[in-house]
Amino acid sequence: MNPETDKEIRVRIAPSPTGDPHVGTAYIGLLNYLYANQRAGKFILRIEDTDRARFVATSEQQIFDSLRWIGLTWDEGPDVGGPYGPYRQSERTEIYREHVQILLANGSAYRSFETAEELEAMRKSQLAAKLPPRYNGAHRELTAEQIAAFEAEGRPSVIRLKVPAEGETAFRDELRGEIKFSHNNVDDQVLMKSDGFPTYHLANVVDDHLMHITDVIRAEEWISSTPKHVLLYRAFGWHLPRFWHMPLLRNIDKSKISKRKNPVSLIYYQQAGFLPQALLNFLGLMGGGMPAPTEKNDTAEIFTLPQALQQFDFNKISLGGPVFDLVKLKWLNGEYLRKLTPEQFFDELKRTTFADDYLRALVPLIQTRIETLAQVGDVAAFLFTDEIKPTPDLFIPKKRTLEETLAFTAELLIALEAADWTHTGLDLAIRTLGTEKEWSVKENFMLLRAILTGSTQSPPLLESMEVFGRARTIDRIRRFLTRELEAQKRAANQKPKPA
RNA sequence: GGCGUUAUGGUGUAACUGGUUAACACGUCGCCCUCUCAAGGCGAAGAGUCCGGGUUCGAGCCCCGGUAACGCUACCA
Repeated sequence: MNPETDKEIRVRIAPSPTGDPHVGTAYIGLLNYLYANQRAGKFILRIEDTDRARFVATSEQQIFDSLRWIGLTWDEGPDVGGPYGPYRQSERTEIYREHVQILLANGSAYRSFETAEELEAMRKSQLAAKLPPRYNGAHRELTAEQIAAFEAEGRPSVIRLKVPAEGETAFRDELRGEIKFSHNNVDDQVLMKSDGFPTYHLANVVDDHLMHITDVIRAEEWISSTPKHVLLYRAFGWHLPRFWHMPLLRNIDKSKISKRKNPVSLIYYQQAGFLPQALLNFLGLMGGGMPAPTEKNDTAEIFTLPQALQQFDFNKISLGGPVFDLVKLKWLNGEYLRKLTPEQFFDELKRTTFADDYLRALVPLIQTRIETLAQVGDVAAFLFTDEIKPTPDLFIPKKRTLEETLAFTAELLIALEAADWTHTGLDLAIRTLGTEKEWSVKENFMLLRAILTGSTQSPPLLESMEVFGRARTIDRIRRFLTRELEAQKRAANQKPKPA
């Protein structure tokens, strides 16, 4: 009997409530779910809300809802409880404070008193000298007197990991084998911020240990910080979990998937009419793991969660970063839609696109604008369509060029993403930007109206945006921008070079 | 720049411990069906496996050296 290999498998996902629930969270969630449930283990959801600057209050509930929507359920978490709670890091600050004391006491961490400005200056000068930007270790060996002096000054401090000056840290990645990092390349990571909250690195290691996590299954982007985590486990004298780093989902251009280039919000997929089982199925296709179809008309690519549970093989994961291809996802979604009975199809429509709440919200926008009920499509079609393609004569205001318009749209997109999604919030964002960039309210609204509705006439814009929803509105603008930018580039390339 | 990871058609994946003309799906194109458009059926094009060496009777799979892409390089996760 080996106590290490025979103990109960426990895995976790640890999303941060910093914005819309992310498709990458669902992907890693699916893998963790499969891993745990294939081994009669436990799948845990932990909320990593230690970044109070980026914290979004509504985000946590959206994470719960989206993950459940896609069909994943967890055995322990903030909303379902469990034996190793609390499962929200903001409620565990005392635990981190105690643990960081252990590190301080045994010499594997130290207090550091530089201000953010000083660190920024340090980084800049290192960069200028073409050196790798790293903490210079100035406060690694402060005496008790020096520390007292800084404290007397009232200087805030952080606590950093004291990475050994020499040697290297190696660890095993279950999919790649041994990976090593020379300590020259491992920075003295901040473990505890001056606001008293831990960073990911500390909180993650402490929680994983306290929650008896046996396998850390996370995205590839974490590989380079894994040596810091290993050092922490050692400093505490704890056993290492197994590490599995999964390939990163990519945009079409192969960069890490991002909202700039791809819809990543699970709320978007929900509202844009994707079936959760199709999205889940599609994510299961990313990075291998499932038996591949090999004969003509082989339907091995289409599977349910229970089938994935049966067939998914972690040894078959392929490590190249898979492109998240919306075209294939749509095909798959279509397959699922076609398989529904007409009655089920009707139910899906009623639940999403034609949901009562959605229709009710749209009533005030159209009631005064139509004379027969049959005209609803005339004024509200843009709310029931996937793509709007306004022509340049429609979206470019008089006295503006295409270039100006697209540049402004890019700014507008950023402003709207940051805006409070209410009538007044949107109004404020749009008008503020307009003043800043000297775009009249009229130009501003005309552009947005063209992008969103494909017409010069529509129900009131801001209210329409509220009804249509943040995720889909943002996506529509983003797609418009990408499309037009590409068209512009193509046009430029076709122009004969001046002799 | 430094460090790390990865590399099979446009995209997602296959190819048992090295073994025949590198397979399937999406996409693209064509044909059939059909009032149209889809769906469905049939078919085609598209990679010689990042590049260069090596080992071997034989390499997508093994070895060496490059290259490129991506990730990390925060008091973000």
